[in-house]
Amino acid sequence: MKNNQALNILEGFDKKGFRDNLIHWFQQEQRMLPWRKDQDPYKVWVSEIMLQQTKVDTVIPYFHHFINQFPTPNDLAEADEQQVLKAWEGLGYYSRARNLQIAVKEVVSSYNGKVPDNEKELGALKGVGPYTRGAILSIAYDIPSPAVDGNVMRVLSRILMVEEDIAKPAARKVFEGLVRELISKEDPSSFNQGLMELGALVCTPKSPSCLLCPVQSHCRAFEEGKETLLPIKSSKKKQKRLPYLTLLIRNEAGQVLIQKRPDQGLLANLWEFPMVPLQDVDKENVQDWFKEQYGINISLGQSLDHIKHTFSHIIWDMEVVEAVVQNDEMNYARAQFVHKENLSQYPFPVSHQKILKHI
DNA sequence: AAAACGGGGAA
DNA sequence: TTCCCAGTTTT
Repeated sequence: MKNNQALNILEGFDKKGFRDNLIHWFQQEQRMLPWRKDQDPYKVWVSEIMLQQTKVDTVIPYFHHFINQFPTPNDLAEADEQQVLKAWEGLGYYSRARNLQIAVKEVVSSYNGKVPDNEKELGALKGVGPYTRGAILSIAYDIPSPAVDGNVMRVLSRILMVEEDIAKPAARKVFEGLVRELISKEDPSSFNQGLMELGALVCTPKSPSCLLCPVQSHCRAFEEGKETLLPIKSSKKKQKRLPYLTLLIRNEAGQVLIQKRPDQGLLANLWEFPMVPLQDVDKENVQDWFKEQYGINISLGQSLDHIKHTFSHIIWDMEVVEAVVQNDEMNYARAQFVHKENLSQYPFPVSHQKILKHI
């Protein structure tokens, strides 16, 4: 069964010339990154998960620390989930960390600790989708397999003048078909990484450096001066923000009240300071609402406005208020009082880490 | 097919 | 302050 759409797009395209230029450029110009020091499939895996939706510069320190703390699949499989989340603290998209540990446990129990080297087993692991599967197969095992991320879609949409809307889920399949036809069988690792590296260093979203591009002579968009018009991408709607009152509650012993978030959804299993949804609760009724929910009486104190304006791009608009406990017969299982010296053991989202600094 | 899922950095 | 970025899971 042939891929007719890919063959149609690639008609008249110098595949070998493009491939050779790209691979040669990558081998000359690639950045030396911590996960490029060897081909350890586990390290490739960890790096690819961290790099999802996350910039290289952000990932580097996390990668060092994570591999240092969990050097092998066995170490990660045996770790406490809270410990793994703590190592992921600040990186965002925390289900990546939880799914990675679930998948690594599967690798240890079903595959004797060896990361699978085939599409079927690899793709069945939690958190390993089509992109990560292809990245691991090609980079760790030198197996020709498409690894289509946003960089690849941008680069190929320009080179080949593909006008698919890359915001649509269906677009990825088109680019995978193209990569299957283009990919080097001799060095699929350098081909896939070269495509992504080109997108990161040269063929950037806003103002691509076409004059420095190693495959400029193969680029249909450059030829027509349309490189900045591609890729086509429909805009998504922005998430709405909700107002919350965040409570910094202390008891007589000077301990602070924190709670573990639910094990599903936003920031699952991370910790936070109790928050009152001001959309549902009037500010005058905060004490009553809190008594209802938590079983303890509090009295509100100073409002910490200097913390409030340090947040800018989080899901909720937070206003922080200090409070003290008047009696503590708590009936809220996920919350507990903790000495401030021990707060650093718990994984917090970045927004709440900022509050932590002011305690 | 579309929405949920964080946070950093550019505009 | 808002907008952009872009893999996998869930709905």
